[in-house]
Amino acid sequence: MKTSKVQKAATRKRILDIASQEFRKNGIHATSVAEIMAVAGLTHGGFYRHFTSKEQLVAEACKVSMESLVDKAEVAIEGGEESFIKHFSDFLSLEYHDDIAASCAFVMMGSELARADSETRRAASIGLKKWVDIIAQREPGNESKANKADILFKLSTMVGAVTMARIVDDQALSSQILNEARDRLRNILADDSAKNPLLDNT
Amino acid sequence: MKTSKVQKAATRKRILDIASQEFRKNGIHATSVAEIMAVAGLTHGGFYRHFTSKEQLVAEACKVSMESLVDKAEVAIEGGEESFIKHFSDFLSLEYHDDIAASCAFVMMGSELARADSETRRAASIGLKKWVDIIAQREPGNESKANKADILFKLSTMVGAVTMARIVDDQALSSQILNEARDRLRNILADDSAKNPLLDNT
DNA sequence: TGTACATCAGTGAACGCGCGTTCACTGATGTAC
DNA sequence: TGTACATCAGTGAACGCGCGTTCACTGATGTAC
Repeated sequence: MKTSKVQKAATRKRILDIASQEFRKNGIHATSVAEIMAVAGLTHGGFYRHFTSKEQLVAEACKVSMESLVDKAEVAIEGGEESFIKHFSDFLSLEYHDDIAASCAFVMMGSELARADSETRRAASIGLKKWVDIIAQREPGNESKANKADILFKLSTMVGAVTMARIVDDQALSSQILNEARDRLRNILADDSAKNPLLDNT
Repeated sequence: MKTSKVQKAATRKRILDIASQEFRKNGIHATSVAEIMAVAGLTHGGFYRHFTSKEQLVAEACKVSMESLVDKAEVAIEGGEESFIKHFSDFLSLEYHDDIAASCAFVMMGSELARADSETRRAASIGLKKWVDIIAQREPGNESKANKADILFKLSTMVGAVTMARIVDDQALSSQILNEARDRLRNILADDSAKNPLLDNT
């Protein structure tokens, strides 16, 4: 039962998209090839017509996750000031957690990515750089080193806060972690806001 | 070949200490019971004389990791101002990475802890609260909510920065992430320093 | 204090299971004439 | 355009392997007399 080339490409993309979601949802180690194929409506044997190993799938799925993360930021930025602030504010909320923070590979697979093979970590590095660049491009012309460094700091804080909030088994503490991060990225760094309005209140 | 009660307690502690290290080093899923027992110089069969399941070991090892994290902070604080600053500065360095950041369960097992069972997450929550409290107690009398919230924010940033720095496959970017976090926790928040000198330069 | 017996920490083989991967097979698709 | 053959996407059984866990066994320890 051979399928057409178009079909094959579509199947490959489907496997990749599902893998990207499942790895983030349940973790890399805890997600099996068979599980991904089953969600894709296929049997596990066909997997190796598309990928040489699970390792390769992890690396490519990491790329997909990064692209989706950057795309969401880009869409939020294109939506204007309010949309941008809402996006990053939602990232740091329990309410929209599953929609936005769950799309972040750094949060959802953080400690597993640090131990992943070089291709996967390379994809993560490139993704992070793009994430920073997209946000820096928000103010055309201000792609200075200082501005990018500022964004890098803020993303570190966001990833850390959501990571900790997700670990903690105490909703009050979770909320406090997220609220502190959100408020401080808005207010304490307010003196930067003229040149760098990320997460700023204006 | 039964051993004495004292010996049994010592063996249990040894398994627990090794598990705490191995889980942080290689991840929870990637570390097997047999591996831990082998490092402890034992065969895997005896494991169940001490623990009812791997899950229970994970929870107890998480407690141990948290205690060691808090203890290290406490020792650093007892060493005075300079020692305290050095401790948290080293946490955010590549150089002393294996010594200090590797001891942090939030960094080393972050995404796995978020999916762990309730006992494990409970241990992590209690650990985080203790971590905050110990640092707050640095200035006797200033255990205000605001001060604790401030510390919570800084710890989130530190955990996020080290998590990201470890993922990234580009040493320049890793250094930049850590340096930004270190400098900003020192300088940008300097106006807080009178009431909260964590990571401050004075 | 000395003897007899029960306990149980640790061993190492074995259990069922799910993993990543391979493979013979199928039949629709693509290609050559 | 029609026919004959090669290709290969997807199937599902099977592979070896390591996992968490169980178990019969051992012999030193703890306990009862």
